[in-house]
Amino acid sequence: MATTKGETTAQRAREAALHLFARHGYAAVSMREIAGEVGVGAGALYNHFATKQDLLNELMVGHMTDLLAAWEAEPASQEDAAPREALEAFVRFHIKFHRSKTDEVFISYMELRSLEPPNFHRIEKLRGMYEARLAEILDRGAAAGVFHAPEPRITAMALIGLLTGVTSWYRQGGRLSAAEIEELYVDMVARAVQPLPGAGG
Amino acid sequence: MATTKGETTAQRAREAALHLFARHGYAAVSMREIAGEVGVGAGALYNHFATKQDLLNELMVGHMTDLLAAWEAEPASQEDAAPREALEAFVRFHIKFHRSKTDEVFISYMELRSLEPPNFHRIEKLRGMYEARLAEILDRGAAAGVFHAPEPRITAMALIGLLTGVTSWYRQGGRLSAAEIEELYVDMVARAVQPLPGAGG
DNA sequence: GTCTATACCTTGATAGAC
DNA sequence: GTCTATCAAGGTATAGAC
Repeated sequence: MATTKGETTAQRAREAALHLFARHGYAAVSMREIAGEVGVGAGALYNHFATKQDLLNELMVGHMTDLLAAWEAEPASQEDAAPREALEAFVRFHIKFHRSKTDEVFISYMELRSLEPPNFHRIEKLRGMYEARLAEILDRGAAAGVFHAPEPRITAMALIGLLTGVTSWYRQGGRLSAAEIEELYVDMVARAVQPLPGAGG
Repeated sequence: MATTKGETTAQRAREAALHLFARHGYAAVSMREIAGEVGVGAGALYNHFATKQDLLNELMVGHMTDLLAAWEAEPASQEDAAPREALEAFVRFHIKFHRSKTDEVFISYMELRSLEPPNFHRIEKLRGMYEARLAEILDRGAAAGVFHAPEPRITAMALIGLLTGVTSWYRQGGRLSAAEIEELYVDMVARAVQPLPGAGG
């Protein structure tokens, strides 16, 4: 099965590239290094990816597509979910997903600048769609009076930054377990958007 | 004045490198490009920086040192400042400083992986010191009962991630002014660490 | 301090045998 | 589909004249 063998090499190349790009950066990694990791010659990679740029783009599109699809598959992503439950579910989903895909996450926002314009714009659009999912939840919550979020879109970007940050310092085997950290974040986000009892909003 | 001329070239090289590294990444920028921006030959740069790595390291150490010194110069950084005022001051300081040094900020945490081990550890130590400043404020506030921050160090890292995120999407001339965004963040941070009336902490 | 010239290496990508 | 060989370009860093 020539096709199977080919897909295997392509897949292994994607995995190797993912790891190397995350560790050293796109520009600092050569096609030879990737090929070496897979165990083939450098030229062989060009049977699967037209250029190095295409390889990077494939990784990033794949990650953002997976991210969006995974959230859509969550029950709480339905438009009729209660805002507070939806927000908590989003936080837990985001942290879990990002912790399980450290390399993909790292690349997808460190290597934005390595993308050529058309690829860059595609990724930015996908990222915007993901932010919009959270903004919608905040918007519905604010309308229902259970959230304080005067600027849902800004708040969404800020919160995603907060949540994504966890991947930059979380280390397995640290003092706190993944579950404990998740609780801290759920709590922090809930507080960040809660209406104050005495205040106007 | 040979010395003066030399310092000028070194300084211009630092500025050019700062901009180019931030825009394209350390690995993607060549010494030739930097020299071209300054208007000298590539070889001339080696009179001022032993290696390209040294140039990057100088930029990052300089930025982190400036950041720490600038915070120490703020009145609210004193250990006897009231926690709530200190926290608000920290948020405003951090946002202003980071917005005024977009390139430095970008590099200082995108190019950590481009640093060789000894340089890397120096920067990590400086970063840890900055985080510790915020953690102290949270700690004092928690002790005084005005903050809910069960894990001051974790909360500090999370909040810094939240605040730093603003540089990744803030664009001058956007719908919201810099001052408006600052208020949103001050408010969000205050909420994130406030004790809940009914709850235990 | 800067120049030109250059040594030496690695890069992304291609060609043609197998 | 992978190999080896190869190309042209560009990388960091150095040497010696001015």
